[in-house]
Amino acid sequence: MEIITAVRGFKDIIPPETDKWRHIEETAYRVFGAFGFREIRVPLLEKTELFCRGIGETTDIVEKEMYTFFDRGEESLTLRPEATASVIRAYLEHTIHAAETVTRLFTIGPMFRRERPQKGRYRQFHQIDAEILGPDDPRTDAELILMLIHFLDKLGLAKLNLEINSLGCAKCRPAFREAIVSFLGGRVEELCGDCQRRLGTNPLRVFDCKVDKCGEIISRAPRLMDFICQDCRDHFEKVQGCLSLFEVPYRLNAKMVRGLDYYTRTTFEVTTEFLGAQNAVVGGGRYDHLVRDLGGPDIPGIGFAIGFERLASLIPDRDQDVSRGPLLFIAALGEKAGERAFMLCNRLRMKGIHVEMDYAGRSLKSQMKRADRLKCAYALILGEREIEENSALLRNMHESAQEEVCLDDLEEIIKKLAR
RNA sequence: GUGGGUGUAGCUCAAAUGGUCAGAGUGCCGGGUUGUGGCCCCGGAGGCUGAGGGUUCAAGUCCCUUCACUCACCCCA
Repeated sequence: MEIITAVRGFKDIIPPETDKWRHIEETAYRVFGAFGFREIRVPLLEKTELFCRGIGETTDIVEKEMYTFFDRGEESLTLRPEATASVIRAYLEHTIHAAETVTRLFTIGPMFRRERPQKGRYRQFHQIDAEILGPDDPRTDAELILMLIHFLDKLGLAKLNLEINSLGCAKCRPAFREAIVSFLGGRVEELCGDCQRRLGTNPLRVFDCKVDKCGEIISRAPRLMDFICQDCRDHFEKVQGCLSLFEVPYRLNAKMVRGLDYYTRTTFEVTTEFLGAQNAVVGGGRYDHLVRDLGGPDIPGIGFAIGFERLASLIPDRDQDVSRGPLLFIAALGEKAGERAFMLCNRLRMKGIHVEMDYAGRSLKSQMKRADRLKCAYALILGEREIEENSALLRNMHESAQEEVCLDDLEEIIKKLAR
């Protein structure tokens, strides 16, 4: 019979990879906590409408990447393709905004997008998501980015590129968009096929095109910075000023356009050269009217999403040789000793000490080999002779030295070693 | 969704133009004389060569289908 495999694009995270994942998560908890973030856990399944309104009807995500189905033919539900919409839904549903003026939330979990799998791109992937709801002060933007950079730093990832941009606001962006459309409209024929399509859907995306001709054309196009209103300009400058205070290296990227409709003003990305085409590790930005668009008060917000798998792939695998094994291996010889060893082994485990033993009744040599393979610091040899004398041999595996110990004192001795 | 590449033991890989080609290293298990790991030596288990069809006297080796992985496009985390 054939085994059943995981669904295409869905991955198991198995040891020792899970160790790395927990390390990342713990780092996030610690760092985010210090910046005032609290964890929120939201459902993986939401009404489809939430994402249509939140992310934007014309985005690729909504148009063709969502796992959507009808629940018993009644209601259209969707596995979340991103977390922000859900977080805001919960924020509104629990009227958190009424209880406080600044809300900092983060969540870690799986997202689902039905794309063609590729390195760094899976159908179920994970994100670390952080959102600040309430303030629109540029220092908020800066603190969020600072926290992000600090977090990456804590994970030993200093050599990533931070790029920032401002997309303007509802007041100034439409004019810019219009200018771009009319500029490109006059050169439709020169654009590549993709860009001709983008012109209708998301004209700003043309800035991102990798085709040489398009790049050449777009380099002469109107620039957002010339259209941006004074408020947005001030905001953006303050964000940059704050980043400079901390000497955070960043690059202005006027061509950076984000894929979700809701972004306003500050947007940012963290990229790396080590991931091939999927080079974005983090994406984020301000969304000043998303809360309103989802039916709530007009509360501004800003957030980011870290691609967990992409982040993890940048962190070298922790060397298994360096990670330490069990403290103790109990090698038992004979039935009586085996019974005694079983008791001892599990009692010590209940004290929180990692102890291993073998039930197969193998030779001492074989058990010692096992202790060595497992990288145990100590081995306890418990044979017929020792049982008779109420003793055991405690062997230090690193120093290859052993001593006889009294069985009655054993637990105490081991507990001391555990410290 | 589009285009290219790959798919042989747990892992990394070999098998000229189809004909003992089903292998090596590593890992795993055991042994090298009485109850002691690491190095060394010896032995063993483990693959219907991703799956399903087809061509052929004969197929990992050719053809088709399918699945998976992979790279790029699209897009994004």
